[in-house]
Amino acid sequence: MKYWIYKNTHKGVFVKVKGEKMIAEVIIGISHESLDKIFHYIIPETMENEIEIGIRVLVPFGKGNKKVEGFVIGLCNTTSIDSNKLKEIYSIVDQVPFFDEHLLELAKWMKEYYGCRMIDCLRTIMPSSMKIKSEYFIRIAPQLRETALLDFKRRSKEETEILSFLMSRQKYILLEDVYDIFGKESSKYIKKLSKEGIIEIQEEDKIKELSYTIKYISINKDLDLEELEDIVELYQSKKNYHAQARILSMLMINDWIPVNELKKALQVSNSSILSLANKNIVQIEEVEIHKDPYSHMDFKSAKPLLPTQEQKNVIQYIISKLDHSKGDSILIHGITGSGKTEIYLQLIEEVIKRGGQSIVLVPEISLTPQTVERFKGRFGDQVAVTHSKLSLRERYDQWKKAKEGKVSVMIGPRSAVFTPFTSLKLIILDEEHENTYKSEISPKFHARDVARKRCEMVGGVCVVASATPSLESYFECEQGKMELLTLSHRANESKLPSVEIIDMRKELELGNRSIFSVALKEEIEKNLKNKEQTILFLNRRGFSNFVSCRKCGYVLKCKNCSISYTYHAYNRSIQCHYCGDKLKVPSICPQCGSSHIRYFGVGTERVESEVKKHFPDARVLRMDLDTAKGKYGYEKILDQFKSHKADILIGTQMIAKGHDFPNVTLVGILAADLTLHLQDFRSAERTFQLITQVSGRAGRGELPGRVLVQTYDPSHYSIETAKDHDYMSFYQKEIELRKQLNYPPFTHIFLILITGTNEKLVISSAYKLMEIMKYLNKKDKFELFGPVPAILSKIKNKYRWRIIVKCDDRDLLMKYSFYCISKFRSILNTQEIQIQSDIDPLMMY
DNA sequence: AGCACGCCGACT
DNA sequence: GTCGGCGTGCTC
Repeated sequence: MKYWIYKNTHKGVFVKVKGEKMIAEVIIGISHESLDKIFHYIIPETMENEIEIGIRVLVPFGKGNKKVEGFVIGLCNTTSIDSNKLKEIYSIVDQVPFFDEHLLELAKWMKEYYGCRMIDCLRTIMPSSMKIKSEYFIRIAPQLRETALLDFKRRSKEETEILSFLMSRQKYILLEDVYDIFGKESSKYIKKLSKEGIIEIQEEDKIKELSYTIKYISINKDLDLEELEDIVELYQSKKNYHAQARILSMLMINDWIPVNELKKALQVSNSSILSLANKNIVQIEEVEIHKDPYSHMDFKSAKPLLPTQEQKNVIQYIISKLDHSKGDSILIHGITGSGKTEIYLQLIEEVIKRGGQSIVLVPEISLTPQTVERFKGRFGDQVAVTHSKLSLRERYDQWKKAKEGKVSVMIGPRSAVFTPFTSLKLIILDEEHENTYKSEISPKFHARDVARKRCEMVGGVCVVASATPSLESYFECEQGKMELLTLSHRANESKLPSVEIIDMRKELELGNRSIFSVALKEEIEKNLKNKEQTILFLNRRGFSNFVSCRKCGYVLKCKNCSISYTYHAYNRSIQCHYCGDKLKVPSICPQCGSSHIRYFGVGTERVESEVKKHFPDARVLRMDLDTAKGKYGYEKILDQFKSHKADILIGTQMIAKGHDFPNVTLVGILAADLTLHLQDFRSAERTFQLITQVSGRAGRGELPGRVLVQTYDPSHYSIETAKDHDYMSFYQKEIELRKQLNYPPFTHIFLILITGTNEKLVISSAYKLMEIMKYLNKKDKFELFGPVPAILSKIKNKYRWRIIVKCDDRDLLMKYSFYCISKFRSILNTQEIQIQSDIDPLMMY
């Protein structure tokens, strides 16, 4: 791994010496290994007063002095670069800097800590809006319009095609659109034609508008399903209509999709969408977005609650840390319902009193109006909220408010850890065990690490909290690197629910083949009689309702992704949940030709129909990706349930989070052990967390709660300890296992993923890389595993193999692994193989 | 990433 | 002898 040397020039006061030229240290806005360094540019005198750290500039780059985006990360007046090589900055893009020195420091730290490129770190700490992009327009040179096609004999077929296409249009045409029609390969012909002067290219800097509207797309309602399927089939068979076919299949599953999400998900461009719109197959609607997403809501102002003694102690202790923190980290281990939110509120109040600012990080999924309401109710306009459902403009507005010091509290998902506060004193990470705190794209940072680092840099306090802390965090407390505060009582003194474990093997022995055990059925009935509410939780991860042949056992799998298709009962279709591919269930087995094709497994739909069968009078709500789509889809469902418009709520992971339903007294977990079968050393931890969190939904009001856990593995320690709400026993058992098997937190893992479309090449590359790694591991400092196919061994036609490296010295592990990868690259340098890496991964891929 | 330079084989 | 293939190396 390359270590950067940063000059200190941008720190302290920079004095400009008269007559000397000022130089800016610029990071080029292209994410590429070989560009991952500082480039020096002369600052034209006219810009001297405006250029500072965090300013975005346009600079000439490369042989053709192509205009590219860059970011100023420092200023200096000497350079070792040849003065004849130095170029001048073209222009400044925006008036405001996108980051200050503190956030820049954080970005530099992330670069080293996660071993990624500086530009990716900068992009992460900046508001995610506004990407600059040059657009190119082309046309046939007007004076040649008459003659351009004449000497077609010496033109290639492709050139003639492009030219005749351009001839058919008068105006400039967006180059991207040409690529869409003729493919990206056409660029070489276009370049050649432009060199000859036949085609004119015009460049236009396009700074992405901060739009106030979102475009939604949907299928034209006038078309019936059959017509639509014919169209899709036709397009699939045609060469140039693949993108349009994919768009349509996606739209057949979802009603309205924001156009930009569709583009991202399917990697299609505007022109395919436009073409569909022109043919009247789809319609596009623009929806105005409110500037402050919460401005139209009324929040009742709320007064602080009287804390319990336990809460008071925690609050007092953390307050005592506020004034002279050196980046102290505190873990609050509080059982579900122990009133952690009230603690956050009172801490924030204290920070505001001191003129400081706070960041509250929550998992995206629990960023519901209810959560926001509590904060808004207490602090009113002092609170800003960001989340992924806001438009770019809205998010930018929230970012700006924070930057200008107009708010004191920011609530948001992991990206909110980069809120540009200048007197940050407190960062709170709620539900710290959640996986969503780790980013899946480079830099693959964990918000907990970054929050702690940021607090360390500015002398703030970092509070992380959970009812089921991650093993890593609890271990750190034992090591004395974090302080532990425990809340062992529920705030309203309601009792923890009683948890009963049901051995589904016995049910089967007794001849009960239904998905409900006898006990669960009885309890649901009881609840219906008493007019109390029930939640049925289906653990769906690592689990599919697949379709297979009863005769030969063949399982229908997506040909692109090697993932079993998921069965959808409502239209008897099967769908790949990775790429969206959708088929009708075949009537005969593709392998043996028998007609015994059946679907297996349990989905929420199946649970719903079973519930309706057994309890025909019950009002049932189902929450999963299908029913909860739309902007506030799942909030709507939760609201309905909360106001008791239904008796039973069926759902997946989505309902496990901190929702408060006072009238829920029964929680049924239908298949608790499914997470245990994931090939991941964290599966026991996940199972424990899940059961505990879901159980916590029961008995939050005055009525006591009951939880029934159905499992085929009732004696597993994660299930037994979850039954007793006994985190400590679980922790002891689990940490002992981790130690024995040398897993985190006793070691660090570096995961390498080798992917490509050529299976043989992927496999041989993986083995080659392993060979290099073994060779360079002379002192046996590193444990090497693999190569093996990744858990998802094929996604979107790309084969995936993985290698795992373990070592307790994180720094050394990274240096070694990156060195091996670069050695491998120097031997086999091909674009056909992509190598991704992840240090301290949460998922084993 | 994107572009130029440069070294080899298939053609006028 | 030239055109054009894409391997290699560089970008302040």
